[in-house]
Parts: sequence; structure tokens; C-alpha cells
Amino acid sequence: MSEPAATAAAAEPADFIRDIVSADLAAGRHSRIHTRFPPEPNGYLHIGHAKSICLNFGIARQFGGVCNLRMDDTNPTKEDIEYVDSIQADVRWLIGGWADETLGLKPVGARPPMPGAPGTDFHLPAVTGTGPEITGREPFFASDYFDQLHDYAIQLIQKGSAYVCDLSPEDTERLRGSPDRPGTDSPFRNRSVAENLDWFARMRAGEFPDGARTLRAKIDMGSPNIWLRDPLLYRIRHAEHHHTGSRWCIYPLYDFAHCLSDYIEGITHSICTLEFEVHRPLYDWILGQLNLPRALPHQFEFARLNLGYTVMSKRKLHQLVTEGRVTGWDDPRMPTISGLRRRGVPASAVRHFATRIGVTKFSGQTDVAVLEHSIRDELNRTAQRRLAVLRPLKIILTNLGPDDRIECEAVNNPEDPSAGSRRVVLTREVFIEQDDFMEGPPPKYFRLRPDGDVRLKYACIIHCDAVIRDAAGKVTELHCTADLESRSGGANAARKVKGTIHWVSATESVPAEVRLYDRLFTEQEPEKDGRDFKSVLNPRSLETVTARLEASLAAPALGERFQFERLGYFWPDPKTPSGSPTVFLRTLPLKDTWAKETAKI
RNA sequence: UGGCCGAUGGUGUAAUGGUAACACAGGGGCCUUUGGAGCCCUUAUUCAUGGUUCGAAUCCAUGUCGGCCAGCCA
Repeated sequence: MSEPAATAAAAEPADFIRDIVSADLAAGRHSRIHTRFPPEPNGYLHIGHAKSICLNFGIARQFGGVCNLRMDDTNPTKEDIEYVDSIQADVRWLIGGWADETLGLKPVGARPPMPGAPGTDFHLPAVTGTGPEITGREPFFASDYFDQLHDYAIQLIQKGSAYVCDLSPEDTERLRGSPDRPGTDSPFRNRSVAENLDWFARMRAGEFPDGARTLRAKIDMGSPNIWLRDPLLYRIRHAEHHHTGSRWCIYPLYDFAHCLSDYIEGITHSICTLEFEVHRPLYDWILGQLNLPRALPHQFEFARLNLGYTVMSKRKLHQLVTEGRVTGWDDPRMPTISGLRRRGVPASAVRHFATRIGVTKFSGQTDVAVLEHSIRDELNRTAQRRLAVLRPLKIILTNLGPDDRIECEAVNNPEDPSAGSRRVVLTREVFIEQDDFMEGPPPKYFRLRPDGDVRLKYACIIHCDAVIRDAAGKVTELHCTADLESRSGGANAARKVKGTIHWVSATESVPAEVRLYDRLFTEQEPEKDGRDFKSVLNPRSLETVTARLEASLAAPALGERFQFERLGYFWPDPKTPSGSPTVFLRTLPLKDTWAKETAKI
């Protein structure tokens, strides 16, 4: 009976935030749990956001609560509808099949009640569920609360806790002081309530240009916490907003909008990253100033994800895109959610990764091997095996006739017997990987060599009789003899050879473009010691080859993932234009013990 | 030279005053028609110094090192 709960608990180990949530529930501080994921729509989501998504939706899922998806869109000059759309797609993909039921949305166009009588409480509850009616829903938008936020600002002015300041941006900065030196009161700090109300109304009416005036909280210019030195609440921006159009020319700042957005949506636990820790006193101050009737949300901070061999900031990722270092936000080399998705990384692998790395307040750097292990772990269990040769070397099996077709049974997935098997055809001419033949090989090289033996997987053992070269001395083909009795079920089936390699028939295989992706950066810490991250971009992060694939791969279904045996995990590029030949992308190579062995020398 | 927050094997985390453990990475072995997967073994850890305590990774003090904060960004 308690089985599902126990399973969930096992899948999502406790962390300090879940401990707090449990304790809050146990102490009756909340009767239900409501989190939120609040990205600003100014870029694509990356794997660091994935950690936050898994945390927020994971908590909602584990405690039977809801997690609102909210656009934190209070800065019209940086945001765009393109990002609103991509964020929704990425979140839905990541939580799909796992936490869909906890996704808090709202009916399209729904907004909190219009400001009315004094004491009006603004509340916009979430709608959840996965039924067909979901088409009538959309994410929450902080910009939907501009009326309410404006109303709260007036309440603050009325109780003498906020004032309109005429200082220029430069003077505001100067009077703020520095971390080790207190600030100075603004000369406009002690205006009367009536005066402030009037100036604020005129700000809203559009009487002043950008930057001319601000609304500031009246807290303490001497505070050691800079965010308590009369922080700005509203600024003037005569700019079109992607969601509210031209209705406003004043926009709230993050600190003012965020805590109140949380309150309006009934959020209980507002989970964010460490850099907001110093803002928490302001978060609590604003909520505490207003006479809010419902339970207040509380902010908790955890360490953002840092991952080796990549950068993790929207600004830097943006730069890679706009400078053409990658093909777009969804380039398979990008650490974006859309990049991972296009590369073929399953959402479950990303989630698994997120739970493995844990949640703490320590900012360290996670080894990319942990991510790669999560991906391989998932794909090893689920991907169908296929034979493909990336860099073909032709072999003539001289004891086979030109019309001989030897059908061999190939297992689809040794990890999953129910995946069944298929037939691959051995013919007189086959391709093997160039790397799988070597003249004068080093010790412990198990593959084909002159006068050596190797097994063609699922087929038979072959012996290399002759090496054919072109005028330049380059090996162009091999002449081999096939021991057909070494096939499965044959008299020599039990014959042992050191190596088994993959292959395809030269006449019954198809050519295809395959893109081999590698890490985007050559350094584990691209920005170590202040280095420019673009100076350590990996010049070989993408290599394109024309491979030969076994015939069954001629028309693959989009979305199907494969392991090309001994090579790695691949899938058809979901962006292949319809009608054009399938391009395969490498999600991740297999672990390569031989490469590690040779690297030691 | 201000404030806030941190510090446990190489990396990330657990142990919530009572035997320091897990995963990844590394090393060795077994097995193998994937040098994959799997299985077994193994190396390696509490920042420092004091204090409290029968007992400290855990509590306290001081120090050291690291992260964050001076956008009309979020």
C-alpha cells in the first residue's frame, strides 16, 4: 500500500531542501506543497536548469504537490516569445512520463482579480492534469501580475516604506556605497506620501524618460547587505513587452516581482540558486511589509550545477550561437536541454543524472563522466544493436562466390531478450572498420593483422591472406578466407579467436552521413584562471563521415535509438528534412578500454 | 580592509553526538561472438588549531581556503 511512496523515496534521495519540506509538512506549517520553476525567457534552458526542474518538480511529485511553470518576464528589453515557447517545450520533454501531473499551468489568459477594494487578496491558483483540456492552458507569467504589483507598490508608498527617487543611475550607484562602506541617504528619501503617490502616478503615466526616476524601498542605506540599501522596485522603460504589449512604461525589478509572484501563486517553497542568498532578507522584507492574509512563501537556496568541459551561462551560450561557433541553441554539442534532446539523450537519463548529483550548498564542479554514465546506463538497456562501419575498409572473402548470401542471426539487444533478433547478410565483399586492421600492431592488439584471424560478429572467423595496396602504398583492400564452419551452429563454432569486430556487407548495406560529436571544449574548466572560454573550443567537436550501415537501417523511424556495435549510441537527426536522406547523430561513444590502454603508452 | 554562505577520497554526495559510507573516476581480476555490458576485488576521505563531551565529520571558538554580493539584469 505504501509501495509507491517508498519507491519514489528510493528514486529521489533526501536532501536538505526535501528535509525542510518534510519538516514543514510535519509541523503543519503547510498543508500542501507548491513549488515553481521561474526562468526568464531570455535564452534557452540548459542542463543547469534541468537540475532545478528535477528538484522543483521532483519535490512536487514526491509530496503530492504542484510545481508552477512561470515566465519571470519583468525585463521587456531582453525577453522574447521564442524563448517562452522553447522553455515550455523543454520542460514538457524533461518531465514527460515522470511528473506531468504536477505541472502547474493556468487557463489561457487567466490573471488574478483586478485590484479592487483595500485589502484585496490576489491569488491565481494552478490547474494541473494531463487531459485534452491541457490545450487551453499556458504557463504563468510574472507580467500577468503587473496590476497587482503596482497595487502592492502603492500600499508600500502609503505606509511610508517606498519612495520615488530622482537620482540618476550614476548617482544612485555612487550613493549606494560599497561592500565595505555604507551608503548615503538619497535626498529624495523623505518625500511625503502624497508626493510619492503623485510622482509614482506620473511615472506610470509616461511623463518621464527612461532612467529619470525610480521607486525605491525605504530600508537602510547603512546595511552591510547591499540589497537592503533602499533597493529599486520599479524603473521606467518605454519598451514593448512580449506579453503585455505597450500597456506599461514602468516595470518592476526582480526582487519586488519575484516574492510577490510567489505569494500570488500560493507558492510554499521558493527554491533558487545560491547567488540569491543575499537577496533573501529583501524577499522576506517586502512580503512582511504588506498585510498579506495567506501563508507566506519562503526562499531556499542550493548550488547551481557546474559541469566539466562546458560553460553554463545563458550569456555565454548565447555568444556561441550568435557568433556561429555552433549551429544553434539546439546544436547537439550544446549543454542546452534542446541540444541534449537533439543529440538523442533520453530525458530519463538527464533526470537520473540530476538525482545522482544531489542538492547541497557547496559549489563544486561535477565530472562530465557522471552525465555520460547516466546516458550510457539508460541507452545500454534500451537501444537496439546494429552493425555500422564508420570508416570502411573493403575485404574480399575469396572463398565466397559473387552471388553467395549467407544469412546470419543477430541479436537486437543482449540486455533485453524480448527485443528479438534480425538477419544480416554476409557476402563476398564486406566492409570492416579501418581501425580494425593493423600492420605491425602493438602487443595486445586483438583485431585483424596480416596472416591473422578475427571473428566477424554474428558471422564467422576470417583469415587475412593478402594486403592490397595502391600506388602510394596505402592499403585499399584485404583478401581473406572465411571459415564458414565457425558460424553459430557450425563444426568450428566454438573456435576461439582474440578479437570480434563489426562489419557490413559491401553490396547489401547503405551509405549514410554520420555526425560524430565530441566535447565542445578541450579543457575541463574552460574559464580557469580567467581564460577566455572561446580560446579552448574543441576544433574537432564535430566530425562528419560517410558510413556504411546494415540494410535494416535504410529507413529508420525517427526517435529510435541504436547502438552501433563497438562504436556508440546513434539516432537519426530529428531535424532531417523530410524527403532527404537520414543523417545519423552520435549521442555518445561506447567506453573505449583500448583507447585508454594505448593512451598509457 | 564589510556582509552572507560553504569546506568529507581524484570528482559529486551520505552519515542529523555513537564502527566514515555510496556513486562516478582510477587500478586489478573473472566472463564475453561488442576491448561494450555484467560480476568480483581494490586504491583513496572528515581544511587547521583549540574547546565542550565517556564519545565530534557533526556542537562552540579562532584561523585558513573557496563561492556570492556594489545592474535602473534575473
